[in-house]
Amino acid sequence: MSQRGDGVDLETSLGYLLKEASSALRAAMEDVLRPLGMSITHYSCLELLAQRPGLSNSELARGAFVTRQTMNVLLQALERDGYVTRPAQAPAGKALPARLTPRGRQHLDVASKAVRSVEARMLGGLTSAEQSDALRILRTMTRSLRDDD
Amino acid sequence: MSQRGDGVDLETSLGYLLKEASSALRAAMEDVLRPLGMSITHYSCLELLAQRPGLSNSELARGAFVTRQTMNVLLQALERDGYVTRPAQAPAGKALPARLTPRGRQHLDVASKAVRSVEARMLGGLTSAEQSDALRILRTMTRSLRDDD
DNA sequence: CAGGCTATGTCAGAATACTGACATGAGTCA
DNA sequence: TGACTCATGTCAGTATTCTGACATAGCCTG
Repeated sequence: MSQRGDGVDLETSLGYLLKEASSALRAAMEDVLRPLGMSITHYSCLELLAQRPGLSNSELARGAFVTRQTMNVLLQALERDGYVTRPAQAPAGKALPARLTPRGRQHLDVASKAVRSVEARMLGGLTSAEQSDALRILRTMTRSLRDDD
Repeated sequence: MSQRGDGVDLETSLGYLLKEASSALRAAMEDVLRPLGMSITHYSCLELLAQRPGLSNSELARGAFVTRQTMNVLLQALERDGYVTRPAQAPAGKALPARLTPRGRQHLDVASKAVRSVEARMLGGLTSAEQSDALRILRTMTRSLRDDD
């Protein structure tokens, strides 16, 4: 409808394109996870636990980019539904190491396959050189944003 | 704490790195916008209107990657606070073209400068070749994710 | 012209994530 | 040892966004 770009063109702003790509990825993941009854944070938590068993609530929160309060309510739900177990008492400090149950692992396997297909689709149009460029560039951008805060 | 990577390494997953970069960008933008009393969606809406005056609620929603319901409540708040105006009646169809008021424009100018400094920081570590690579790669990824839905 | 299709604005309720706050355990340092 | 700092788990309340639903306007096709 309206077409005028006034000064800055959104299509040349790296920040905007980053947000757009991330939004497209989120939508695509939600589309494949919804039939499985899982949200993205849901899946992220299980995937993190599969790759790094024994992570604490706070560590999971950092890995999934949410607050530890948010991860806590999620963990309680996952625990209640039998996907995750945590010891009643902390082996050291206050951190409770969480682990997948067999049921959680099984649930994750289905979701993981669906998510990998999304990632494959995202990589589909890229050469392998572009893929490694993308990895390097994204890491650099993240570091630049975090370093001087 | 836990260090074991089991099978897949998160640091080599493009999807994870994309989410990480986008999360870092969001945090950095929130940090500079918070002192101005603005949220990211807030800012996105004003910036879109500055660059494309007359966008409708639905168009703004698509541009800011939220639902039109979410954008609607935001627009109503912006209208109430005198940053944006919309005609009482639609000139055609049901779409109400929104425009910045002088006050909205002024508020945006301060925020825009702050956000540009964040984007500059993000680009800081990249060569100009990497920057154009990043633009191309992000566009390709977004298109791949959207094409086959 | 009538019917179907799509897009839009808007309201209401539900889901999700966040901020604030408190208590506890571990490490540090005088 | 005692005070301080930091990280963690957790509860409560708030804020933000989403899903569902409805009515209306324009387009198009038979």
